[in-house]
Amino acid sequence: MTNNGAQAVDRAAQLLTLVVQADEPISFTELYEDSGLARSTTSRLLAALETNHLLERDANGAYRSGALFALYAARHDPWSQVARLADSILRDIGAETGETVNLAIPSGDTVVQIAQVDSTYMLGARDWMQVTVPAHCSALGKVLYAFDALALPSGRLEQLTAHSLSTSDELTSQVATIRRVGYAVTREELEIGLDAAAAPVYGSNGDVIAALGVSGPSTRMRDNLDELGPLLRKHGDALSQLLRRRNRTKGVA
Amino acid sequence: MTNNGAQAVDRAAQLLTLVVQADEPISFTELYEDSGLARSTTSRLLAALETNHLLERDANGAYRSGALFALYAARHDPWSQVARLADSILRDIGAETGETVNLAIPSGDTVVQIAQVDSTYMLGARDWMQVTVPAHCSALGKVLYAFDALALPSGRLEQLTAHSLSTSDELTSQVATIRRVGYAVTREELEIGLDAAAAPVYGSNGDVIAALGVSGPSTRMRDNLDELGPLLRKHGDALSQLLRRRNRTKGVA
DNA sequence: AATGGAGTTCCATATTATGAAACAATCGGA
DNA sequence: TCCGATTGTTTCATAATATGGAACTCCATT
Repeated sequence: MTNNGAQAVDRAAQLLTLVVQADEPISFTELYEDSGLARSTTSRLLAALETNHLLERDANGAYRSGALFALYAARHDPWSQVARLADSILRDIGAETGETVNLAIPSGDTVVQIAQVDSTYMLGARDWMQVTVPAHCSALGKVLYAFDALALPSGRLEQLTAHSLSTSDELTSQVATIRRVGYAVTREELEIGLDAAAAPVYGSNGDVIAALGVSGPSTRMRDNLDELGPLLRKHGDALSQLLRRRNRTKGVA
Repeated sequence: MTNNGAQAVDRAAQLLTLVVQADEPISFTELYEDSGLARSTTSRLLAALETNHLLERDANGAYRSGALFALYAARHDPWSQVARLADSILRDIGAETGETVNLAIPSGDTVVQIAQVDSTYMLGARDWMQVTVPAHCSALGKVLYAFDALALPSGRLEQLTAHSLSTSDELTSQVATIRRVGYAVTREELEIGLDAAAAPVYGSNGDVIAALGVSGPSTRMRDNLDELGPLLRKHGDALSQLLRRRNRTKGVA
């Protein structure tokens, strides 16, 4: 075993990580069993984490994240933290596709971008960070409708181009396919010459909380949408995995 | 020096706490100097915290809170974390006064309770957690107006009792006093027989983000408002202190 | 009353964390 | 361009600590 002079810190951090990732109270015994450490070592390290406000115990003695985590969370918008966690994944997608990558969340009945990686091409999608668009015209929006993160609209829909969906029946029809294949696409529905694909991102309790998408000129995108969809689904799953609670009863797939 | 078998963990946690409390990038040298540890020890412990996703380094090598904090914050509402951090302070005020204690934040143009400790008396203020009241009728609301957390209303104001403020001029007049003394009071302005006091809570960047208040029957409260105000200001300062960024340039008063 | 489980404390000792010194890289001033 | 100072990293002898098995405490169940 190599010694980098921080074994105790590594072990304590391992226990801490189990608690933060579980995101619900976790017993001493569960931590002892999952960590593989001796009982006395586990007890001592947990006591140190508690003393330093990284963990605390509930009324039943189970452990949960401590005040230092609460302090950090009190000062930071959850969505910007999701964007931060997603950053390397967005960059990977950008590197793989060269196109503009976005992460978006539902807000009321619209879609809001919370992170973007710009295209490496000179002809690329604009900065959508401050732009609100009709959800049914975007791949990101279609995903959020399909996975119940946005309520489906009714009646006639605003058409931004001749290719836009025009009725809620058209949208409802696509929703079933999107749920089945696990991604959505738009072909010049938001703007002539602009195509996009998007896939869902699940939060810690299994609901879809965001959509991960790529957009770019139809001339480059059109023939690749059938590959982009699965790629985005894969990366959406990876981000979902980061956000998912991890403990024994639910497992890490 | 007593040995509880966790000195390395305590030291690592001390460094981690400096970074999380600073809430902006902090250099190796600053951490080394503030911690009192040897350079090599500081370097090794920071590397271990980085490896375990508790810290990360920015492009300039400065340290900031790591992905585990981002994960926690991504999953938790900031306001509920503020309430959690405030919990022991609310309980202290409840113990000292016996009255109902509330923590409230601005939401749009109203006041929303985010935490409450109930009165120990049988005659106590109701559970306000789900109730929206006109801000100008509550001590909490007056504090949020006075410290720019809520925009001052104009024109005539809704009067819930004969004692309620009826014009924005009346409110504006009180605002100057509230700013000067550091707390607000209401005397049967929300409901006949109900008095209250409140003081501001500052967030990490110096703005008022919440108000901390006590309410109860006028028969018990009326003669004590001049003591409750300063008490709430003191506890509001303590909570502000918990939330404030702490680093060298700003100091910890 | 006995037993088993959850969790804590003790302490001999094996192992690790420590910090001074050396080193490397960078920056600013002359 | 050179030099000194500063920032940060790595090495390694050794002092100090973290370890884990055993014993213990407390509690719930039979």
